[in-house]
Amino acid sequence: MESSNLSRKEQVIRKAAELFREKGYAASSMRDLAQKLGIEAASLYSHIKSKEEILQNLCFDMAAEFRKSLDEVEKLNISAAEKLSKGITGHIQVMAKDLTASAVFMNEHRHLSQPWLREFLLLRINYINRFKAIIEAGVRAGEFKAEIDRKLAVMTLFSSLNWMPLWYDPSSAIDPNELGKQLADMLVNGLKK
Amino acid sequence: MESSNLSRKEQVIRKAAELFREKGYAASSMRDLAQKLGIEAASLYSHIKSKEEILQNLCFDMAAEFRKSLDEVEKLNISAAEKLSKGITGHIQVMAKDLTASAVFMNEHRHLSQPWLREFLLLRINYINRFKAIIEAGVRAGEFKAEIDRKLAVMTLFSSLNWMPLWYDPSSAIDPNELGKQLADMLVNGLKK
DNA sequence: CCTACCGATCGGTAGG
DNA sequence: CCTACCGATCGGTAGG
Repeated sequence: MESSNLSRKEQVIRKAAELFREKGYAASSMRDLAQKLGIEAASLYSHIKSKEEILQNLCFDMAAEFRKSLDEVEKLNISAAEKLSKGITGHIQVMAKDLTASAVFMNEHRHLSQPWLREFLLLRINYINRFKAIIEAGVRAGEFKAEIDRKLAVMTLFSSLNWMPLWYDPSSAIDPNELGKQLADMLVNGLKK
Repeated sequence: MESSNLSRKEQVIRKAAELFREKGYAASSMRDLAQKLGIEAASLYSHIKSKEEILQNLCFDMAAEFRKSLDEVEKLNISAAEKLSKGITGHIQVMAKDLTASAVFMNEHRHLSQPWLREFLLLRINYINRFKAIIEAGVRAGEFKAEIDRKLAVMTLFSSLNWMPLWYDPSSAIDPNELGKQLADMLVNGLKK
């Protein structure tokens, strides 16, 4: 219901994401965060309930974006190889929109407490399984090699995707869209007959 | 100079590795570690100088193992594709020897303080550049596609390798050697003409 | 958004 | 390897 571009709560969360990315969640103190915002630590609690609430926001917002992206891809009536490729570029684009939050999503989710952690891991395994289903469909359709290890293939795919925020330089020559295509090409052609 | 299989210091480091893997370095307390060993926190300091010394041992010991593995591969007189493949299986084998330490190496090295952190990152960039050189030699020799993005290729490779300790189940049907071969095959064939 | 403050926990030391 | 303990810092609350 806030009409400004970025509510104060959102500003707090964005600054927290930067901090968590740099130092890790556990090593980041609320005093560090307050200092980045130019306020006192106690004042943070006018905007957020707890340190962990910030992490919850970051992790579940990213998860929702990834899910939406894959929803769109699954609707398409295209081959498995194309679906996999679109799934990959979609994932990369979601990450590119917020590399900081993506890095936190990937590296810090384990600091969620229950039941959030359980919920998060369920979302993630579900997402991975949807990619696995695409690969399996590709094998059945004869697009991918029959002898590939599905688990290995999908985990290799995810590893490549999820590490991207740690090394990709958004100011580099290659833009996220092109990066996604190249990555997809590299991985998909490694699977194709 | 300790003749037992595992010195007390090594026992402490191994238990610490398990703890750091589970909770992360920053969230692991020396009291947690002491409890795992059945002693008081203060007693840990008879064996180690500080919490960070444990992390230093874990990170630099792993780095030395990776370097040794790649040294051996570089000596071989084989094609770039074969070298890359051997480099990959070597890396996987080093990790498989201690998946716990590997996970800590990958996820917690950033908690090293200076000058250790700088030193660690130099070792790592050096290792990555040696793989990059293999890929570049492969491109020059016409074994790999000329249009591949070397940085993307090498970072994708590393991502896949480094995430393995997070999902690989050593009790599964596929053994580390076979895993390394399949991973190498998947990645190398994605690069080959 | 601030001042003032709390109880808990941290890594580590002294001295045995 | 233990008891006893230190100063620093933690996430968070009360009350304005």
